[in-house]
Amino acid sequence: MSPRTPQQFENIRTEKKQIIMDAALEVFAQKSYHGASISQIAKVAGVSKGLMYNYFKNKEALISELLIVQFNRIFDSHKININNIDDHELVLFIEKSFSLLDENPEFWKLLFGLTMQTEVLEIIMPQMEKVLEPFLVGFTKYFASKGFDNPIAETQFFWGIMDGLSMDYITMGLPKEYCIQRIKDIYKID
Amino acid sequence: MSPRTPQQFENIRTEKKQIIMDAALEVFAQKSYHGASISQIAKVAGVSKGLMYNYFKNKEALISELLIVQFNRIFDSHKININNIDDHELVLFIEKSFSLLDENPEFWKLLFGLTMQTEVLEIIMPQMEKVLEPFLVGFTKYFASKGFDNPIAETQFFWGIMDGLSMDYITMGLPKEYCIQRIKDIYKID
Amino acid sequence: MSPRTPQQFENIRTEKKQIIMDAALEVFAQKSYHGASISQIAKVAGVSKGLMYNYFKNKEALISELLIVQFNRIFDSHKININNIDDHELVLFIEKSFSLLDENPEFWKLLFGLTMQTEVLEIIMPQMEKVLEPFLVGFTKYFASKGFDNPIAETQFFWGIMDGLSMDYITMGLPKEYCIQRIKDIYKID
Amino acid sequence: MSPRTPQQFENIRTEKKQIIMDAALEVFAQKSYHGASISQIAKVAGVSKGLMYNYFKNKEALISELLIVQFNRIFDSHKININNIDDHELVLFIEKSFSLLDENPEFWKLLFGLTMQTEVLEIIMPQMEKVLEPFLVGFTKYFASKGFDNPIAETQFFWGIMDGLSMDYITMGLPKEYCIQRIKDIYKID
DNA sequence: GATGAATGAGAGTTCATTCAT
DNA sequence: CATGAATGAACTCTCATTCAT
Repeated sequence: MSPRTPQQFENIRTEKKQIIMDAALEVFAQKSYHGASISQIAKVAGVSKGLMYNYFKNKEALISELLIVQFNRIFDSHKININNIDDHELVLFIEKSFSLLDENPEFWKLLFGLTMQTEVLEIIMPQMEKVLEPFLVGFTKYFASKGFDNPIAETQFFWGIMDGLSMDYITMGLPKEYCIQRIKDIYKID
Repeated sequence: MSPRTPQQFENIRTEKKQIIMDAALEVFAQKSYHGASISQIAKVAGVSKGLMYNYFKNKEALISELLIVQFNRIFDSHKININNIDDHELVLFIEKSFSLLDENPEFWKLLFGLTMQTEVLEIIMPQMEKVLEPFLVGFTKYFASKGFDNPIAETQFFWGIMDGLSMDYITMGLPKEYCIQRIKDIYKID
Repeated sequence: MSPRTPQQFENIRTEKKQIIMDAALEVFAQKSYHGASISQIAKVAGVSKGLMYNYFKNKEALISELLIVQFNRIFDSHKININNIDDHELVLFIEKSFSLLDENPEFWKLLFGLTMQTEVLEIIMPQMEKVLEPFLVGFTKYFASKGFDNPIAETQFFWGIMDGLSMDYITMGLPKEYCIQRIKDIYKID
Repeated sequence: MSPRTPQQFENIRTEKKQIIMDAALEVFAQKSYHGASISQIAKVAGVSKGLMYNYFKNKEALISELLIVQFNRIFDSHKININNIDDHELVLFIEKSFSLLDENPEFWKLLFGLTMQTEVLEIIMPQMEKVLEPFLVGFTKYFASKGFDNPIAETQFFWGIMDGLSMDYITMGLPKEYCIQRIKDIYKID
């Protein structure tokens, strides 16, 4: 009978928002941005279409917030010392990357799917770049220390390899251990 | 003014169809499958909406036929001797792969974009697999001959690398020559 | 902390209701009936959406009650002796009319805006007519006493003039003194 | 069997557009801008909702085009010599004004209803002002020639009177002849 | 072969209203 | 008395598809 406290409302919002974002990730990953509808997401989340707009201003804000939250969560979980990468840290990074694919394949499917859609991607580009930048700088330093003549190009090359392996791992299931070993070979680690 | 022969009609059909497919590729690549509309494609092709359905049963048939035609054209253009790949042929394959990206970036953007959308992709999956199969077999033979313990896994690894470099090359412009050299290094070619 | 008496509750109700109605008037005047939303009004009033329905059965009841209250308030403030209008009282009426426009332009904007929307207007028509009737009767008597052959028609004519001047005064700012003087001219007063 | 000519398409468009605009005028007049829905208008016009957007970019464009067309049509039909108004022409203007109300009450209902809604009105304000300007200038000259000390104010006063009488004429049916005569009295014509 | 008017389903979005607390 | 989460209907608008010509 007594009215809910602000704290109670806050809790409801937090939980419900999470439920909606989980549903959105699932549906967006399956159908990509334009192919997914708010109705479908609402149905998966078990809420009414109208409620979606109580939590997110519009479809764009939904995917945007979703991507940013996931993106931060994932790159925060890389515990490597970005400013001082050595062989050991590189291996950790690679292993962690693969295990992140296992943990959250939906997100990666979505992200790789969006990579080709400039229009949608540019919504979160600034945020993404901010998060990625330190990694790229760290890797460049690492490759320089390994004696690469063109450490920037090598970073791009390494990143490209990781992208491709990640993508194919999700869609077709590459042999994870084999791939990790091969990368170690390439960089003469162990 | 003179009545057209059946052959002439056939030619007109073939040419118009090509015009429409070119327009479709352009628009699909830009906006992805669900984001592109038949109207837009018709406008780019310079034909009426109605005519689109004279040549293609529906939107799905349009993208399907488009992808298959392009896919065949592209893999046909790999002139390597698939059944007997050697170091030299591998290098040719890699170089040709990059030059195909330059020739037809639209198509690759579209294809990579669709890779994550099961729903759309499975339309052309069977056809794609039929075309890819011989390549995978050929590479497996090659890697076996190079002494790899697990040539199937190595083929997947190689394919993954190529996918990633291709994707990043299109979207962000990797240094092509550097990447090619690095692959040669990896396989100790030259 | 001490329990509130029924009288205190009643006072709270009355005050809150007034706050809501003030907010409603503001928003309705700006956006018209259909263009205004309960949420907006609640926000302006500084109360929750839910509370709105504690005080008013629904949106229609809100505007209806609002209009009636304002309407009564305004016509009550005409202190003229309705049953015995003379030249002096007419001038007072006209001057008071203009000053009411200045005091509460929001209300008049709303009222004139609704005048053309039968659907909304008929909600308060009966009440309005009850309030207006005595004025019309009074003016008719006055115009009859002034020697007009068709005092009813003259009342309508006078009323129409006042409507038009009021409307244009609110929307475009006519020169008030000039208009008042011109009406005095027309009726040969002073 | 032969395809329609561009002329035939043109004719279809012109006729259908007129049907839709007639329906729109009817519904907008009854319910005002925000209260009227595209669905309702489509139903009255006897077309599908979708077709509405083949003819008008959106709701705003519909009312805008509608108002401008009607506005021009109406003010074009005033055949008075705007640059040289005399007593006779003034009477013609007044009589014509009333007969226009009879001919097209829907439009006037809509226009007066919108007068209070800045937001909607400003869509067509520039166009309206362009049409009205010459009339206001003409009347000002006329009142100056009649010896009014403040002919601009008199024009505003006259316009206000006409607005009010028009509005009340539409909504409540003033006695037309009586009103016309009274205006003649005011300006000492005949 | 070719056109574009026309449809209808469904997209994104808003909002009056209800209700558990 | 008071809150805001939740709903569902209705809104504006889009688009694949059909069809008369």
